[in-house]
Amino acid sequence: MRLSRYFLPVLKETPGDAVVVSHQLMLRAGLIRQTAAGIYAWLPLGLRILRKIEAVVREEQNRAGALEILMPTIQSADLWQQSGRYEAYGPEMLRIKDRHGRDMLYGPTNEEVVTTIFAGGVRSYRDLPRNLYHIQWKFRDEVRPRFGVMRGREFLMKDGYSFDLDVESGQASYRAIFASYLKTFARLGLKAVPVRAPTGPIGGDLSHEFHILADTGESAIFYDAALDDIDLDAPDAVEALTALYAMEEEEHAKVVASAEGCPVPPERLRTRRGIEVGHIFFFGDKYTAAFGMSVQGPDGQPVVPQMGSYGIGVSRLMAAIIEASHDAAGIVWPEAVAPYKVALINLRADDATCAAAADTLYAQLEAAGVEVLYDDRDERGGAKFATADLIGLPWQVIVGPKGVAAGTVELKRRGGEREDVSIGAVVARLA
RNA sequence: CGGGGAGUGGCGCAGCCUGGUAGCGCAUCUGGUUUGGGACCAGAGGGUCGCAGGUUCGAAUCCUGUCUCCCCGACCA
Repeated sequence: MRLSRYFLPVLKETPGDAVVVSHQLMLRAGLIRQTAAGIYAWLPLGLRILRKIEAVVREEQNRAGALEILMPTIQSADLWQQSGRYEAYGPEMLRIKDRHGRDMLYGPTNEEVVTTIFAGGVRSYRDLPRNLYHIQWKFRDEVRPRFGVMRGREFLMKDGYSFDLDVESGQASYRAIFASYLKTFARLGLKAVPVRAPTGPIGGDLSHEFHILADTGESAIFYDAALDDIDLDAPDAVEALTALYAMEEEEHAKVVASAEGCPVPPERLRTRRGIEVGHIFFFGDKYTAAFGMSVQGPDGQPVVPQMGSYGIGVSRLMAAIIEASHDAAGIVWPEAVAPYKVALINLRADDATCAAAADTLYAQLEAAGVEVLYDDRDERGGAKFATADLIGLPWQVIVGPKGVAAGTVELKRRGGEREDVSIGAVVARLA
C-alpha cells in the first residue's frame, strides 16, 4: 500500500480525552476514531490489525476443533426470557423494539442463541461433543466505558460454546480450550496468566480469566511465582497452571482474610497488574436444561448436555497488546498482528533515482508476498520516521539517495539498529 | 448512579473572573528555499465559541435549562 493513497490520519499531539497509552497510541496512529462513548470506528490500519488478531484467534479455535458459525447481533427477547436472563442481565443489556413493538436486544453474549440452534440440530449422543464459536460484535451498555477499546460498549468478541455428554467430558473440553487460549495468546506475543475466577451471572462452578500482564492493567492479580516458569507448550501446562495459585485482587483478599490464609509463602507471591482478555466457564446444564435440550444416550435415555462458554475480547486484545508492547516513539507490533510487515521509506520522493529504486523495491516486495506500507509521500525524512515508529511495523527499509548511489538501503527492526544491506538482498531478507 | 472535570477551526490550548463581535502553536493550501530522524521564509483558507432560552444597546464571556465527552467509584471480554 502506498501511503500517498492511504487513509492514515496520524496525530502529532495526544488527544486530551485519552489517558491510557494504548488509547492514545490507537488514536495517534490512526487506528480508530471515537463516535460515541465506548463506541469506535475502525480505520484502515486499525481494521487490518483487528483482522490479524481475529485470524490468529480463529486459527487456534479451528485447531482446537471448534467450528465457526456466525450468529446475529440482534436477538429476540423471548430467548432470554426462557433462560431467565432477560431480567437478570440488567441495564447492561441494550434493549430495543422493532417496528411491531417486539422486544429485541443487541446481543451481549450468545448462550441462548447457540443453545437453541444447537439443540435444534442434534438428537443423539453421537452428535457430541461439539464446540461452536463465532467472532461477532457485542454490545454491553457498560456503566462506565473507558480507556478506548479496552472497555468499550461495542466490542468484537470470540465466544465459543462446548456441548458434552457428561461432566467429565465437559471439563475435558474446558481444558482443551484452556490450552488453546495459552497458544493463542503466545502467538500474539503475549504472556497470559490464567486466574481462577468467580463465575458470576453466567453461572457454573469452574471458571478462569486470562490476564495479560501490563502495568496499566485494570486489575491487580496475585500469583505464585512458579507460574512464571511453566512451559506453556508442555502437554500438561493446563494441569500445572491450574494447580498454582493465581487470583484477582478481590478474590485474593477473601483468601487472605479466610481462616487458612494465602497458601503461597510471601517470598513466592507475585503481584502484577493485568488486563483481562479471556474468560472461560464450565457451567454444566444451566442453559441446556433451561431450553429443554437433550440428546438420546447410548441406553436410549435422554441426556442433558453439559456446556461451557469461552470468550476472548478480540478488540480489547489490540489495546492489551499495545499496553504490553510500545515505547516512547509508538507501538511495537508483534509480527503476528502487525498490519504490514515492512515500512518502506523513500527519503527523497523528488529524487528520480531514489524514487525509482524505492518503486522497484516496493514492486519486488509485493511480488514476494511481503506486506509493505510504502511511504512514497513527498515529506521530510523525519516525519516519515516518526510515522513509521508510531505505527510500529516490525521492519523499516530506508531508501535514500546516498545509499542508492552505493547500491544499498538501510534495513532496521522497529526500535533496533540500522544495517546497510545491498538492494538486491533486501527482498530475500524480508520474504 | 454518586463524586469531579471539560465542550472555542482537524489536533493541543488561551480568552470567560472584569461583556465590545475570536486568538496562539501544530496541521492544511500556495509560492520559494530546503532535504539521512517531526525544516525555514512569505502568504492564504478554515471556527456564528456544544445546543436552546434569557439578561443587555451589545454575550465565547453573565443567568437558566439541556445535550455530549472525560476522570474516580460500584460492574465487566
